[in-house]
Amino acid sequence: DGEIVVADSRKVYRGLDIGTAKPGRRARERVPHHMLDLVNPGEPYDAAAYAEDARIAVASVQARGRTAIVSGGTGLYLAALAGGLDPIAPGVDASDREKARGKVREIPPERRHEALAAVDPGSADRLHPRDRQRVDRALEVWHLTGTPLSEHHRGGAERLDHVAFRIERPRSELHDRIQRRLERMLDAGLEEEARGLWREGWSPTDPGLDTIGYQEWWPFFEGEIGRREAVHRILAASRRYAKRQSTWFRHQGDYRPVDAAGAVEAIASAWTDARGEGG
RNA sequence: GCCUGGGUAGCUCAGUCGGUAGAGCAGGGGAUUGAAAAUCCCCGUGUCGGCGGUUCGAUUCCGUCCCCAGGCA
Repeated sequence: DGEIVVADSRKVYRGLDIGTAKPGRRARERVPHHMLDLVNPGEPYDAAAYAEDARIAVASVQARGRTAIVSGGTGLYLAALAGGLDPIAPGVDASDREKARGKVREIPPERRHEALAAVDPGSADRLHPRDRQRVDRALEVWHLTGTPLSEHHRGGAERLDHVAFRIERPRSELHDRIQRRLERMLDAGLEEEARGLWREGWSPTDPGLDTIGYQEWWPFFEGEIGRREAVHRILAASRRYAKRQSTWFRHQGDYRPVDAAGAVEAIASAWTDARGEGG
């Protein structure tokens, strides 16, 4: 008997329901789901916050004598929960972080990689100069702590005891399912849900809205592209995302592959075996 | 029927003053430690619409045919 702890960076946002395939009331009544609807769009949420909140959720499930079933597609969040993130400046508040980011912004974007090389050659070496998000984060950590990010990465975070699986299916089958899933979302009113968020003034630059199935509608609502094109973009973005997920789960962490056909049985028996050997 | 554009990668198109061609998107592979549904990296041979002609050589020039869009009838 178990409860589900969702590991999905989009389902934590309130108001994004159809496009994130968030479980509905009925599913939640059948089995309790955790880590849904935690923040408003526009509120930043990240892997560290997730790890902290999700560990509390897991502990509460286990305190009830039940099994915590973690399910979801955000690889980094799963990694953060399972293996932990190396602690960086524990206890920094949002304003400290914002201050550090401000310092990073003072550096012209094209010079940030070389700026990083000067203070944290390890990270600079590892990161591609155009990978601005990671370059900026490494600089942010430097400004925040005075210690290179590469030195924070010691791999010493506490691990959560678990067994992990990844469900595999042929890419062509995946593409068919993505297509059908999008059709169902459109029938369920995805466009109207997105339009509502658009009317409320949210934009894809807000933390919760750089999301596939939402961000693509903005250019349509603003008359720049047709509806067909918007739908096509959602489809293409979904397929690319699925590909990135495959890559992640194939290479990051130690997920046991299970074929989609009969996945439930395979996971159940593997789980029993793993418990038997004390894993 | 006539005139004008077009027919080149799965799609949208560029280009070769004649020496068998390249971008974006799509697609594939990879990276991934507090924005991760994000952010990045790598991968381009395709009867250049068909058939003839000119030429050492044609996707490029010429002829003809087929198809698409628009205009005139």
